[in-house]
Amino acid sequence: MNATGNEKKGERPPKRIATRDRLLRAGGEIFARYGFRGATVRRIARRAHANVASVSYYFGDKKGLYAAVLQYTFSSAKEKYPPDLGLQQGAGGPARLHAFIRSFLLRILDDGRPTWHGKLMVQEMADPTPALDHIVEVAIRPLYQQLALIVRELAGIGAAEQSVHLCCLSIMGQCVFYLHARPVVTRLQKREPGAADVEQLAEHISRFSLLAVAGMADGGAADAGRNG
Amino acid sequence: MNATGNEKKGERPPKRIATRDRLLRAGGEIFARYGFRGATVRRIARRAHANVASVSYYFGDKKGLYAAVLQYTFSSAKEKYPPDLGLQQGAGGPARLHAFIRSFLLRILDDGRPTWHGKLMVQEMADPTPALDHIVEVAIRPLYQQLALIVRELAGIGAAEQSVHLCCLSIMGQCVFYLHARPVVTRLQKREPGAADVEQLAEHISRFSLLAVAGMADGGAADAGRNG
DNA sequence: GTCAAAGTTAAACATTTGTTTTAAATTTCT
DNA sequence: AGAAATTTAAAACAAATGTTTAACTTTGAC
Repeated sequence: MNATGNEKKGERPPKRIATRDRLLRAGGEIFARYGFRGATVRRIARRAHANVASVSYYFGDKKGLYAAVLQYTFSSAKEKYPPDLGLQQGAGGPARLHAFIRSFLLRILDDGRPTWHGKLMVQEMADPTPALDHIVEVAIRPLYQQLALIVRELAGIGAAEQSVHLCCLSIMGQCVFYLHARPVVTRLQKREPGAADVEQLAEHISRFSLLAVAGMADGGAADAGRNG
Repeated sequence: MNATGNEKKGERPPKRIATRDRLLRAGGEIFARYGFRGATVRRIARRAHANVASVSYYFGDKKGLYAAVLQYTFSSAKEKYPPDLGLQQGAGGPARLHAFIRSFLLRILDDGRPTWHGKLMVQEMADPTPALDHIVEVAIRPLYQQLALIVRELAGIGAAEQSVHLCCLSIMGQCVFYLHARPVVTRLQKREPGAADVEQLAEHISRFSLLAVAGMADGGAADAGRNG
């Protein structure tokens, strides 16, 4: 009998669900690094010091494990990265934009703490699984709307929705690029962009984006802002 | 005997290299869509109306076919997308930035003409093969340096190299995002971003980036440009 | 201590995929 | 036309991978 189905209640408080837990953690690590297709159940099992069959035993199949990993990282991320991104609510638009970008970058670039959640999101962007629809709704769209709120404030009341939308994508695009195209960035600047660069990167992207959004608010034409 | 080695010269003008050609074209299509790992030789052979073994016969193995496809698309792209991006050399910075971005987007987003080259580049960014080093040097870095030239002009003479570098990555990141994260973008805006949107997109990204770069030239601080 | 359920393990199975083999078909050249 | 080289096709092979099976061990209650 399978352990995935809970018979009646928690009538049997399992003392050693250690294996299931190790599989979840190993799955998070491997899926985040190689994506759903690139990850193999054997590798995950090995990393978890478990047998291959345990994946099937606890989660039905690879897809089941993946779904469980997603859910697991969702709840972890929600408590680790609170919605307010750890900054006072009363802060101004520029500060909130910077905090958003910095938090976003930390989630996907930081090597230290488990950043599986952010990396899994980016993996789904690049090579979607059937889980993408759900992921967009519960994880990506909320993030996007939070960003849209900030941008809308920065762009002023008269900003067109379409313009706000495109600005949000521009900002997310800049952030995601450093994870997505890391091999290329490394070669272009002949230096591995480490976690130490995140602060500088966040600084640049917020400044870059702030100038752009603010400029649009001023009704920036194609040649606006030039006074050389 | 294999057909990959050219015996002495072009002494035997082959009348029917049709199969080899079809394999190259099918390979470009499939590799561009699924990446090196995701593409299967069987699928490529089927698309080319050829036998599976023909891949091995003409190119040695899958890696050989991939290398040939890269070289093939390089030369195609070079004549199809001239280095000056089809705009008069005397044009100003803003116009050249717009032309660069528009051309870049067309290369990776246009569905019509074969855009394998651009898509292959992005695939290599996301999931590199041993060919990446070569690709960066012959295809990506020249593009990057061309962009850097434009940005340097827009940012003015006093711009720090590091700042120019980060701006270039910001611009490339915005462009690549639409191919890389297309599934997410589609869901966020609930509409498939088609080739028709490229013009609008190019317009947005150039304006966004121009404002940002120009703002930096003015010594834009974190809260520069706001006068609401 | 016994026993059934839960958990674990090694092995087998089925499928996919890259590659090779072998022979047949086709083309090329004399 | 006929021999030699080239090209194509079907099948076999080997390795990787998701999944299942069946035996074995541990756990916890009686």
